[in-house]
Amino acid sequence: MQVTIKDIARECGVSVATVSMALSSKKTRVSEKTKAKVIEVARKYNYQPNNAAVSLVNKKSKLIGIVFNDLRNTHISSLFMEINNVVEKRGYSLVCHIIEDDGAVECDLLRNVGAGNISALIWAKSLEKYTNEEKKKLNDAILQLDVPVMTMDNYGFACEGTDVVFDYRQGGYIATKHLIDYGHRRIGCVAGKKNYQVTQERLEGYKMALQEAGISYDEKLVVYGDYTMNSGYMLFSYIMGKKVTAIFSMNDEMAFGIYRAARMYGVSIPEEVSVVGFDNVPFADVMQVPLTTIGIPVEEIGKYIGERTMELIECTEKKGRNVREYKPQLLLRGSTRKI
Amino acid sequence: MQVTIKDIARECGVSVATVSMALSSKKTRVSEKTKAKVIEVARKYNYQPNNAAVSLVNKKSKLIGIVFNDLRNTHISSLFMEINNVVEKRGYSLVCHIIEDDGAVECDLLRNVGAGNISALIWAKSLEKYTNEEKKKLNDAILQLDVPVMTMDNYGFACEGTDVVFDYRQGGYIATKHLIDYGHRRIGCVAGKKNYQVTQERLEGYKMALQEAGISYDEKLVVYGDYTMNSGYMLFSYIMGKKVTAIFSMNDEMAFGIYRAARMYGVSIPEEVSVVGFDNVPFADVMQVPLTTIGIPVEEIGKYIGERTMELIECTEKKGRNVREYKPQLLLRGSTRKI
DNA sequence: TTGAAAGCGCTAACAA
DNA sequence: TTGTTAGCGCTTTCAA
Repeated sequence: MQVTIKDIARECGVSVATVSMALSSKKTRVSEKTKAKVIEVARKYNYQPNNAAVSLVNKKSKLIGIVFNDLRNTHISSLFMEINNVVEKRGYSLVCHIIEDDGAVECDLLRNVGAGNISALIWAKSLEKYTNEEKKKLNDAILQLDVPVMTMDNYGFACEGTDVVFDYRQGGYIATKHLIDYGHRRIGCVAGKKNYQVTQERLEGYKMALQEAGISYDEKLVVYGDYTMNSGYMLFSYIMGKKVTAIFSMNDEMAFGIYRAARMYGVSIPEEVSVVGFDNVPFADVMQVPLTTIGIPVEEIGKYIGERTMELIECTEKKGRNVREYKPQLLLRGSTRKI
Repeated sequence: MQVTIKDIARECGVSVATVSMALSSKKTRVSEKTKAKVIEVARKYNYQPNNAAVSLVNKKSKLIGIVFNDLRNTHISSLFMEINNVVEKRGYSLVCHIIEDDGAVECDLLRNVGAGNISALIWAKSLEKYTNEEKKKLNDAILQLDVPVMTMDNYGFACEGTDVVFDYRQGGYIATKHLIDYGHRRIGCVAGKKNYQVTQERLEGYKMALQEAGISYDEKLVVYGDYTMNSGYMLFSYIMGKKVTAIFSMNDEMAFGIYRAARMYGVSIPEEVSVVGFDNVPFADVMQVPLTTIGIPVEEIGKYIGERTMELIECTEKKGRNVREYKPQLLLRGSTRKI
């Protein structure tokens, strides 16, 4: 059985209120002597306040909820580590909720999250194309949580927090433009899940670059995967069948799948086909032919999310909702060539 | 403000006890009619029990602590996902604690974890070579938690739970033996952090295989990194300077760093040097020259940990401490060749 | 400077 | 079948 404030009070011959105050970091009206005694005894018994009791009375816990799709993607796990690093230093812990892609489940999840007595929520899950009704339900569920919410996309939540967005459109544009600059005209696009907002944005960038170069958009050259390596692997033969000379892969993982398939089919990169990825995961630079890709400043983003979350929790004055945008960067490596 | 049991009681014209019972899944002594009414009202207001209150009275929460070093390693994040998948289905959430390598911090962390009101702890952090005093301190801290603890190594904790171990020694042996079978005699070893138990075990396996083949052990051929890609990259030139014809890398990440360095120095794998990794992360199979490596059944392990944790939480009869061991497997791919 | 007491939301023993 | 009540461990008025 854990030692409680009561045990300490008894041993020190004071009341529980005094112990509570002595142990509190707030301005104390307790005499130095009593305080020292209390602290000593507390240490002796290795006293730890019971979090459930503390949060029951304070209506705040040291827990921050975080929701995401898949941690196996290095890109997400790096983000996670960065965020954790910031909040853990301040005594907070992340409570994980992993969610498959399905709007219905999200609200269930949120009931669960809401019951968890968290002080803030980090919604790092990809935004999907919701119907208006789904949107409303989700927003209601979020509002009922009554805590600040950080999102990794523009969810349009009406609560306090920040939409941390990345300019995926610009990323898609830069990637495609780079291929065009290298003389490619038939550029395949291995897209991610169709219903993700981030997929649509990258696609818009792709189209923009094409249009700007006077290349007509051909939807046959766009094929949808699910952002996993395996889907890149599976889609390779289709896209090559379309006689493309270059591929814009919407993330690095799928590009790796493409690499693997290319090896299998004896197609060499970049001689026979150029490939551009997206994310710049650490492995991108390991391959024999390092992957040209679009960089995302994950460390910076993670750090910001962590700090902003803490600010939202600890500052009393309300800050409303704001947006913070990050920009893409082309990382030129070996997987693309001029034709 | 969240709806409480009291609000529902008022609206239904019954007492809070009745509401509590009606909403509980246990055998209920509440009339069907009252129960239906209560459930209806609860749903109407989207009632969620306050976890802090529930765990304060039950002395149990729906939280499971998990401790690890680095999530960026695909190997760890896969494990994490598997565990989460099992426990989330049962209504539990994982609370993350990431810890750098430092015994001193571990106990601090544990105070924090202990305050967190968790129902079980999963200690997925690498075991280090502790002094006896450190060991005792850690064990005491763990015991004070008074919850079942799963570990990913043989920590020798005295509490209820399971040591889930992997036969790293055998893995190191198989990897090295494979290289020896291929005719290699000068086999370099790119090891992980020296103070990790798992490093020492792999090293023992390496030595065993060498000895069995009558090759004398040369400590100059062993060099220590930190299990990151970058350390593999940095150590490559040293190990090649020792005129080895093959390298046993203690994990895939470092092997990838070796790949990268090899490319830089114009050394070809496996023509000029054979490489064996360890872990079998998904990327191992993407490279132009796919990595021969040692497989670990991560999915199986993760699933077991999740299920065993739930069993420990939910079963009332005490089960003591047991050990579960998993075995390595050689995955022969393209990065090794006969000489 | 300290203590008594109320109360956070919930559960469970005991009474009715 | 239902209500009353005590209490989980803590914080915070209010009174001494």
